[in-house]
Amino acid sequence: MHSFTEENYLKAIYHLSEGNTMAVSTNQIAEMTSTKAASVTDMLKKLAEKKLINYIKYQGVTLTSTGINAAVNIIRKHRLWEVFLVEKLGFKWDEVHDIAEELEHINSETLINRLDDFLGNPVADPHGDPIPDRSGLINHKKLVKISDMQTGESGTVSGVSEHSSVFLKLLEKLGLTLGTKIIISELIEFDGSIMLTIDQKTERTISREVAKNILVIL
Amino acid sequence: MHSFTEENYLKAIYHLSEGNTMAVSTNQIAEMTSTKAASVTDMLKKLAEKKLINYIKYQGVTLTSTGINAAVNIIRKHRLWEVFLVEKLGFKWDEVHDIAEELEHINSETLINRLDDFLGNPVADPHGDPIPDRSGLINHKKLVKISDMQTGESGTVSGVSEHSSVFLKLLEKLGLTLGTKIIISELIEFDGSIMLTIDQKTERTISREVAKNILVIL
DNA sequence: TGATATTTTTAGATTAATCTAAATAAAATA
DNA sequence: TATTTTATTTAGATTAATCTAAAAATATCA
Repeated sequence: MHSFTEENYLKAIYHLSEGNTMAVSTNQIAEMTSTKAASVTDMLKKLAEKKLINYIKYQGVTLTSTGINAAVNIIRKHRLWEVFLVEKLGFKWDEVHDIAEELEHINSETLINRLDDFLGNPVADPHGDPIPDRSGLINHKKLVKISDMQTGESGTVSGVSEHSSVFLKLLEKLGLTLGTKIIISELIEFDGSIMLTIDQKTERTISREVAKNILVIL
Repeated sequence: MHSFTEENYLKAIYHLSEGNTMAVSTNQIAEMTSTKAASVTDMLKKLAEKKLINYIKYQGVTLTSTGINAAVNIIRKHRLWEVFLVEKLGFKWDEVHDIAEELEHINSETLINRLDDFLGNPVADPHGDPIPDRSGLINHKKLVKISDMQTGESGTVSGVSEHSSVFLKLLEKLGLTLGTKIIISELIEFDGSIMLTIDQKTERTISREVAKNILVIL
């Protein structure tokens, strides 16, 4: 396995190359890992030696497929632990990052797969970011807030960004629990509230405030 | 906080001094931590510097009260994670040690206290070893197997050393679930089976095989 | 008690990850 | 394009944790 530190570099490179196809620069990595450029250069040589990155002096780096695999695996662990912390231990979604940052380095495939099952194989973490499955596949659609959807769009409720019991009880009462399918039927201009069809049966209107806190997979 | 490595030394010293009141020797620590005596000496100087141990050259070490605190805290974390792995993720009790060895170094008091609550504040880990509470207090009675008890002794069922669902279902059927109070009424010499009173009501006989796998606090 | 064996410590090296300062390459600009 | 600025790499040190080999202290026992 790779060291703690190596894993953090791989993760940093992965996140920096998300979106843009360009190679990632030494300075970008230094900033993300809170180290100095010289330290990054050293580590890049080491990671290249291990064939985890493609590195050409002065030209920046990309991850090899082995490197991508390793990075995705760390991200999978991070996000599953976040779900655990929020869903099972009652943390707020904004309190879990630092702890997950430590837990993500625990090394046991069995552990993480069992955790995955225990949590019901969630598809997204509490921030709405997708969780890679055990083979490393990522459902690239990030969750969106209902308040960001357009008339006619449909999706499945897959997360919340507000975790108070008051809010969760309200969702239950409204029938908007995890897994529920919804279709936006109308956006009401007057107060920003949203009319939607729940499970192809019930029609309901929810406030913009509520809609902002429900996350949906399209 | 203390480093990973420092924590492992503290834990080793704690375990080595359990039972005997004597100071612990350099060689004992070297064996327990799978390092060489010379490395241990270096680390002992460092721990003494930090006032975690009392160290006199050539005389061995004892933990200071700060050191005991730190060690007990690590043990608390280790054992709570073991309970989690067995009770929630379905690991066998003999599969959890190595993973708990990693998890015990995760640093968050909130995390561990919430985990404690989530698990129902267990008093012992799956091996029957007591779990220190959040103030560091240890119920020093290690759990004993029913098969090791004597006639007339009483106790409370607090753990099992066999985690198959077949066995757990049997316990439920027998009324020997966690928290049940038992009194040994007779040891049957012929086949080693044991007659006991359950919750001061039912009288029942269980086989030696079953008795070996039920852990009790006296 | 004195010689021998064992344990512990010291001295000096090594490895991983980091740093600062100086050198070099690449990019920007005048 | 030549010069300046910025980014990256190299060189050389530092810190934590480890090691081996040698020296010193303690323990054993004849």
